[in-house]
Amino acid sequence: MNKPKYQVIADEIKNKIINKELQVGSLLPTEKDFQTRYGVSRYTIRQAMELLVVDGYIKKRKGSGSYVSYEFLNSKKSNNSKKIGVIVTYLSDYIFPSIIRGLETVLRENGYSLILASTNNNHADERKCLEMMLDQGIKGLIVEPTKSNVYNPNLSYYSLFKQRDIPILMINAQYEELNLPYIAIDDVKSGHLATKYLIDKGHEDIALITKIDDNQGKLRMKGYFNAFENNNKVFKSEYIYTYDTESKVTVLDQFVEHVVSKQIQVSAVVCYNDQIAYYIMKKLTKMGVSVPGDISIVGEDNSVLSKLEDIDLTTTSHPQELLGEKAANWILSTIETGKEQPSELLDTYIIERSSVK
Amino acid sequence: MNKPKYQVIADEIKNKIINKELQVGSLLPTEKDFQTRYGVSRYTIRQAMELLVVDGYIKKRKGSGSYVSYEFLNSKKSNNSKKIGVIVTYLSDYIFPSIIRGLETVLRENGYSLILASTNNNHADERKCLEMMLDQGIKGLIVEPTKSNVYNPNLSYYSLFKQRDIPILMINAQYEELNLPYIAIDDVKSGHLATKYLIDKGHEDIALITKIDDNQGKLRMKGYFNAFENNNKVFKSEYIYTYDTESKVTVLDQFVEHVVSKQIQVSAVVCYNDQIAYYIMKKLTKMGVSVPGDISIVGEDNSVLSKLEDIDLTTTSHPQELLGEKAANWILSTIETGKEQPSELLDTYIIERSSVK
DNA sequence: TTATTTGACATGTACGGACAAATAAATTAA
DNA sequence: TTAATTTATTTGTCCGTACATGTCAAATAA
Repeated sequence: MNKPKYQVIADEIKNKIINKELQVGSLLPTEKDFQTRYGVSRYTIRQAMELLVVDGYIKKRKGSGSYVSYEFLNSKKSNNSKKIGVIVTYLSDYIFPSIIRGLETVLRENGYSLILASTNNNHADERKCLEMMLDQGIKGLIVEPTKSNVYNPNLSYYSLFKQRDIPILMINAQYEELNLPYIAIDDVKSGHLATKYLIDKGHEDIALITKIDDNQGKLRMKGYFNAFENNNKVFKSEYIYTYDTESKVTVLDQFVEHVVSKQIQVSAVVCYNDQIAYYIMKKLTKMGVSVPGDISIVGEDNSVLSKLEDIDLTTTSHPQELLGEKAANWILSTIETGKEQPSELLDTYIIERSSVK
Repeated sequence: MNKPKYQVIADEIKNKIINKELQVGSLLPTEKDFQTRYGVSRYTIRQAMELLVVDGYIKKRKGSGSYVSYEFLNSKKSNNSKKIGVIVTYLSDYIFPSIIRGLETVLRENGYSLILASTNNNHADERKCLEMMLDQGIKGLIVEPTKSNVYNPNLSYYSLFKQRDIPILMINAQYEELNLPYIAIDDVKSGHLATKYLIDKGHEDIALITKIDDNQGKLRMKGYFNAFENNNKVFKSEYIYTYDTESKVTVLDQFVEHVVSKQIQVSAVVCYNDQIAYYIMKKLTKMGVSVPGDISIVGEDNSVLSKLEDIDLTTTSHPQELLGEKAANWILSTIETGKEQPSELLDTYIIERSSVK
């Protein structure tokens, strides 16, 4: 008995909308209808409907009638929430600035704002980022996966977004457990091209350094395998060095040590990305191993690092800014059409520079 | 005459709140008072006040009265709006990734989210960014000024934030027209150190390339002047090259041309920042002028560019990540205490590398 | 002095009526 | 048939009134 009439009426109408008794877009009964139906004054009916209007369940058109809103799904009333969340692993100097630039440009042009957060590639921070994005009432989420190749304890958070019909797009990599759409470089092709390039140049003993806690590393390794297979050659498993976020430096130093001490006899190495290639090249030259004289190096990603004159690294292309733009456009059209756009693999090609003999 | 009465009344009350004629927390006149004051029915007054309630300007307490809301600043009610806006000029690979990394780390640790936007150093985009930030109901704003040394048509937007008690912090530079707090490198000292270093090394004919549409460029030029003055030397005005965003490449190429053709006879040049130094150095060496053999170059900012081995640029320090962290902490404590924290100039020192003879 | 009651006053709920303005359908004029 | 006009319907604005309910402080009782 404590609830006022208009509240009771509003709840009743709201339930009918939720239970699809009143279809989205359809015309509601008129105020007059409701008056007689509920036996109350027009004022009370208007109060009830006003509640539904501010909650976004219905829309009223003067002279026409009241309609069930197309957007009653987005329960959040945050009117101004043209917000897109962006979660990346590191805010590094590597390829992040270009990707973000592409994202920001497109989003701003379309009146959306960009909420940025980073996970430092650990799951605890990733969880905080996801919670924060939920609180913010974002309309879409773009994620660079954190440790995409190990079990992710935050998968339930991702399904929360799905429940709320907030589109999620993965960039660079994807979580295999979840079937989420993605836009990424064709990593298998990238690894393949890098390896094939070396094989074509006559190299046979080709090492691989790859990251094992993310999906990209696995795919690029697959490309490495494919290249050998397609050329009817076999690779040696002792030439493959895998690292994760924690063991990175140790593994890289180990590789350099093995090369210098001739514990392994390789004429070339495919590096997971330019950053690794850069690190390896610096270390090796410092220890008297010449590149590409003694050993050839291929990177991947065509980052700023590879373009430096004293590095001049042969690498695979990575259209970073374009990837950002494509990701932003994907999210916007998915929001607009309500239909999930298809995933996309961006093509890549080899960029010849002078780190290979 | 098209505006309904309740709208007019609501606007009038709203303005009084914004202009502090009605103080936060204070009791509003009663509905009856407003009735007689505006000569309308109670219903109309209630409609007007309802608008202010949903916009968060006032709160009503049954049996007590209506009060100016303590949170009329965050316009929207439910929003867990712990948001800080960050506006930068470019999302480049230069020093911004580090600054943003510092910002993001501190903000995330304190449960705030970061809304990122860039102005591309033009006023039209800056205006869009500011409008967007206002819409988002941010709690604080960190801005890298756009063209800080020319008249800014968006100054009124900045005062809007002040009106709403949203703290603004400038980083890197400041608008001289507005007396806004800032955290920046001591640019005068930076320019001074760079120039003094060359003077101490025996150089006399020292050119300066500086940016003239931002405040930093002006201050660094001042440091250049001071260095000459303190050493009782005079500089030649024809050795000073100034550029703005639009004329940048032209001016730089002109300088290189002048050096190569010996139109100016300088033994050293102070560059506005490492990016300029990098560009100049590349061009000069490509045209057969050796660095530091024929000409010495000093940059400023200690960016990634200066650290490259084949560049190895003598420059001034710039603690980018620290600056980001300090800026984030400034905003947080200003929000918390309600008192504007003091501005801060970060110290800088010279970093000796091998671009000076 | 302390606890309780009471009443003035505030906002909340609810009714009825009236006219304005926008819309859509029906009608009329071209 | 098409275009313009009228008409009925629907929501928007505004009024007056009445009573309900919560708040707060002054008056009262313990």
